[in-house]
Amino acid sequence: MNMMSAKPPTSVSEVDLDVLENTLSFYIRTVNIAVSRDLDDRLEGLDVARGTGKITTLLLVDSHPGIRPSVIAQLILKDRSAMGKLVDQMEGHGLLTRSVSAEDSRALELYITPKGAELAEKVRGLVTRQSADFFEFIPEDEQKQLMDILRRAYRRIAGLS
Amino acid sequence: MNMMSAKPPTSVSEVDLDVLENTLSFYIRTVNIAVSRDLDDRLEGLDVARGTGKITTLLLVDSHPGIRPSVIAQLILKDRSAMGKLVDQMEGHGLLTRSVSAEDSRALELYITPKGAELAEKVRGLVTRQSADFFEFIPEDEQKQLMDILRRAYRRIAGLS
DNA sequence: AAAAAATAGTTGCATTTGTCCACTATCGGG
DNA sequence: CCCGATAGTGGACAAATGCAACTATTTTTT
Repeated sequence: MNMMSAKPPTSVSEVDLDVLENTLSFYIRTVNIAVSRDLDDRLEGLDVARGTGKITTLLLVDSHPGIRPSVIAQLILKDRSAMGKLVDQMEGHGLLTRSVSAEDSRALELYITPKGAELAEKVRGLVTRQSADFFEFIPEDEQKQLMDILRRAYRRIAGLS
Repeated sequence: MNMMSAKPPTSVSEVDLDVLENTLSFYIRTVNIAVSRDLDDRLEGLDVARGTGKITTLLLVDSHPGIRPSVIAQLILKDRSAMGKLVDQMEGHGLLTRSVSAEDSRALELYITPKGAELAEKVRGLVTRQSADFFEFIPEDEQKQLMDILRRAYRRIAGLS
């Protein structure tokens, strides 16, 4: 296959992507890079930039006081180890506090701090706007389709629904 | 909002995702984690696991002999520096060779080795199968929609089309 | 009631990865 | 011939990820 590729391409527009052209996971992976980068730019200096999980953790602790690290870990697809480091970091930034659960002394309960709550509110706006802006060139209805499908995928992966 | 959260959730199914529930970029980011992990598992020990770009690079060098690092870099959304390291690594594994271009002595031309070609062929199958398997629970037509939309997004991002 | 298994979290480590920045070499246009 | 843009390299460095071992506690078995 692909017998003739006469001259080596010197510009992206001359290139075809081989089998990746029809590989869903390729597009997920590349679009993810772009979307994450753009998001990081907007979170510049906000204590919650870089890596996956900080945002979700912040919002969940804010809206579910007392939630456990292990529950969040499942939702952001991290192991307890990674989650622990995330919590350390965020506690260090004064965004949340941890205390041992009364019912189960193995478990922790996470609570938001005033500073964390403030950031959470700011981040809600930022994140929503970012996603809207980034995918703005896609028609509304297609965005909806896309999200419906990906939501199902996510729920399946995270063991929800 | 979210006035009552009575008891802290102790199980994922009791949690709602706050604004992330309706945030496209959240789903892209999480589904990406799962897809990439699954892919890595299948590439176990294959010289081409981990990180983005190795697969694309391998396939492109194989199907576009003489292609330049900078062209690939654009397609995988990396800077020249990161691309260089990728090429180093793959050359080190004996998957490709680099030589200075005759027309432009600033530029390199990348060529596949027999070992690289063999791996490329194996990877084509693997990657295609992986994507199909992973998204198998999504109906065919929805997969198509999803891919159409993401392809457009990608092409826009990478500066194609 | 004792033992075994499962669960929550911590810690340290090794590996990667991506990024930033400065530097060289070359090409192309005025 | 000079200047700005382009291709690639090399090094330093901050983060992120994943793994495995270890403690403490709860739950299940026998």
